[in-house]
Amino acid sequence: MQETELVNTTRRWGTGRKKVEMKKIESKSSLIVTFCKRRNGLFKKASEFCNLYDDANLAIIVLSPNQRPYSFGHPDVNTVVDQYLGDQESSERNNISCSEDTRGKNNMDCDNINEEGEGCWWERSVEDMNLEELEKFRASLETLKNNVAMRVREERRTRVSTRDFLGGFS
Amino acid sequence: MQETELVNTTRRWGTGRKKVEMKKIESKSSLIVTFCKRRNGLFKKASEFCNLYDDANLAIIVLSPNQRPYSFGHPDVNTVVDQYLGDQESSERNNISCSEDTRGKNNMDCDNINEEGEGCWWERSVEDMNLEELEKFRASLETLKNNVAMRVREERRTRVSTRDFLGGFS
DNA sequence: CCCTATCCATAATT
DNA sequence: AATTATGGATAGGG
Repeated sequence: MQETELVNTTRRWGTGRKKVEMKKIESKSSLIVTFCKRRNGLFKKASEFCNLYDDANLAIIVLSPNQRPYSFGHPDVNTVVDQYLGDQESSERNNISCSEDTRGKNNMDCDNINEEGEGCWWERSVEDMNLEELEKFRASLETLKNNVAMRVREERRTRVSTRDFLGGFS
Repeated sequence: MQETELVNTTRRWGTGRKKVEMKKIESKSSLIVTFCKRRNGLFKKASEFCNLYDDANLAIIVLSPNQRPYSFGHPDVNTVVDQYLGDQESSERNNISCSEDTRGKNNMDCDNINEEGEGCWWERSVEDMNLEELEKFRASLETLKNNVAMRVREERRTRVSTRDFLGGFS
């Protein structure tokens, strides 16, 4: 590979760009400013991204530190989200309903895995990953989840429509 | 991890980054490669973004030129989307995504993760799982992703090498 | 084909 | 000027 040992913290005459400091912003005001900058940077990237090809579909949703929502969408946030959610006729949502919010805001019980995952393969593996690997792993999981969801959806279509079937999972 | 090929007889030197020609990509193959790169760049930005503060909420959804879905989410795509939509009754749709049949493989380099296992857990299982198992698996992935995300943030914060983390999570 | 990773050089950004 | 992001070419996996 290439060594990235360009550690020189003593550099301070700099008009130059500072090395990325990936840590939490201390003061709230700094956070706000940084948030705006980074958000703009991100949206700009996204904008360029969408110019790469015609039928690009991209959406970004972000909440500010004060919970104010900002979004970028091409051609439109809702369009992309709907596609992602697989809801083709999103005009009127709220048709079918399992009437059970099982996803929970990231507080899904770990027992799900801890008790059923014999040996806890993931526990062992994750421990040995470095930061970079973790980042990739995290992204991979997102994709994996998408694929599984896809699979589920297809499976569901193929079979007799039994949505009660899923009613109680968690 | 991966061997760095130092062997190179005919080193064809890259022409370097071209001028910022933000036009439609001509060839499909170029588009695909560029898509991949820019997506990684975008997700990386997003990743950094999320480390600015703890309760960051950010989601990105993008479809590849071939309509394959990719997403980045912190803490989770659906969480952010739900907040954005303010739709609390989306449980029926919240986990289902995309319409194309790309069943099966994900992009995870599992060699990094499960070296000792004979056959990759995910490859082995997802194909053979029934709907019920898939749903559980999906839920597990959700949890796992959150855990990894947590781990990543923790790592970033402390800048300490892999420590015994998972033993005491949640 | 579709997708990802890597190398090199350089444009873009701070 | 230091650092990052990315285009082009290329290799490899599926």
